[in-house]
Order: sequence, then structure tokens, then C-alpha cells
Amino acid sequence: MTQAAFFVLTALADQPRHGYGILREVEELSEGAVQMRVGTLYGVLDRLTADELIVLDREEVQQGRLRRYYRLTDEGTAALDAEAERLAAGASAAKKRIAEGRRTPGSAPGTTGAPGTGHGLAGGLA
Amino acid sequence: MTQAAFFVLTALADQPRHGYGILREVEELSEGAVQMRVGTLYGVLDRLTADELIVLDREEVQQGRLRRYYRLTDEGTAALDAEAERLAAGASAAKKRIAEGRRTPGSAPGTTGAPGTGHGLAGGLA
DNA sequence: AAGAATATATCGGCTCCCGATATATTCAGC
DNA sequence: GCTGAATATATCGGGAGCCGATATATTCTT
Repeated sequence: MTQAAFFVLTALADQPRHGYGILREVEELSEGAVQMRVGTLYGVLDRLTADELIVLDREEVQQGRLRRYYRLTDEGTAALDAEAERLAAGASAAKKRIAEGRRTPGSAPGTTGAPGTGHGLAGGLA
Repeated sequence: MTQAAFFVLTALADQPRHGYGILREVEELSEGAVQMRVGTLYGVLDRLTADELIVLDREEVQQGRLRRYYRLTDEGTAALDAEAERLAAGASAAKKRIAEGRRTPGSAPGTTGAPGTGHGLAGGLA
């Protein structure tokens, strides 16, 4: 799952949205950090549709402008949930290791060559 | 920051490692979920080095085999920390929204009268 | 002697993201 | 009335990045 796909699924998780709405929503939910481009969006939308993670919900004409709404499928919700889990696990693992690295700094001056406890990871988190 | 780069940085967060060791470590820390390929690794290593997020720590010859160890720079640690934060925020936002979507399923009319009701999520997290 | 594991590295293909571009309507400002 | 910004759709070419295959070499296991 690509970053862009993840954010599109997230934007659609609470309610169906149309393309342009997804763009604004992604920006908003990421607090401005992610600014997805139109060129990215439609490719993602096509791929997610082909994978049946989203479907075309309905088409509306609002003030003369066409709005094409997409929504998550059950499979899409499950995929998003699983991906969120993976991301959280990865973030957690990274933070844990950063802390470990600070305790026993990498190429410690002087002490190089004596790793002591062989290798102290793999504690295994959830 | 790409997924592969994130996992390489994470593998190096606690101590310097050589290429092949990174491969095994990524698999271990992700509990088998991520299996990075050699073809991916060296491109990532080159890019991270160019960006000065990692540096060549030392070269050892162990049992006739060359081992090229890399370690994080301060900038690399900071980048990993920031990325972990972003990932955690994204995962948190996704889960929150999945829950919201379950409360107000699909194309539910009614409650969505006011546009932009400032649903500010992703507020705080670890 | 053969095969797996360790350890390095490169290359072509393919997927995917982005910037640019195109079209069309509505609304605010001048 | 005209212009520009916002809304809303869509496509295309370039480039970045991941993967599978491939290559080389040593050590360990069978």
C-alpha cells in the first residue's frame, strides 16, 4: 500500500467523498503536511477501484459541477485498518530503537569492538 | 521518505549494521512482514548516504567476507524520529476515522449538513 | 561435491507520484 | 462585462524508486 493510497482510504473512511473533496480532506486530516496532487489522485482512485477497495458511490450535479463520490468497500476498510496497524507498529518499533540507540550510542569512541551483549534487540513488541 | 528508507533507518537506529545484516534485521523487527530485497537496499543506502542521513561507519573483514557498516547521523536520527511521528499520526487518524465511519455508515444523509465542521483530528498522540 | 547461507553489487522493467496541461462552471472583485 | 480564483473533472510525460534476476566470492553444512 502506497502512502497516497493510504491517505485516500483514510479520507474516505468516515464518509463518501468526491475527488476534489478527497484532496482537501487529505490536506486537512494531515494538518497540511500532505498535499496530494490531482495527477496522483486519479491514478490512485483507478488502482483502488481495480483492487475493489473503493467503489463509485454516486454521481451528483451540484451547481452545474459534476461530483463523483467514492466510498470504501468492506475490503477497503479492512485493508486500511490493517495498514494503520502496520504503520503504528513500524512507528513504535522506530521510536523504541531510537531510545535504545541513545542508551548505547552507535560507534562509541573508544569502546568500538566490544559490543558486550552481542545484540540486544528482538525483545519483541506487539 | 519511502517505506524502504524508513525501515533501513529503523534497523540502524540502535547500532551500526552492514547491508546483509540490515536485510535480516528489517525482517526481524517487522516480524517477517517486510522482506526487503538486495536490489532495493543498495539504492536506498546510496540515497540515504547522499542525503547524509547515514554514513559509512567502518569496514571489517570477518571470516574472509567484507562487512561494510553504516550508522545513522544525527540528522538521520532526527529524520527517523520525525517520520515515526508522522506514521503514528497517520495510523491514529485512520483508526479514528474508521470508527467514525462505523458510527455513521456509508452515504448517510442528515448529519452532514454543515460543510467543514472542523472535525480536527490527529490532535495529539505519541 | 553440492547446496545453503553470508556478503557484496548492478541492471532492466515496472509501478507509481508529480508537474504541466486541458476543459468547464461558479463566484468575487474591479 | 471581464478577470482571476476556486471548484471539479481528466490525461500525459518524466522521473524516482522497488523488485526480480543476475553476478561474484567465501564459508558452512550435508
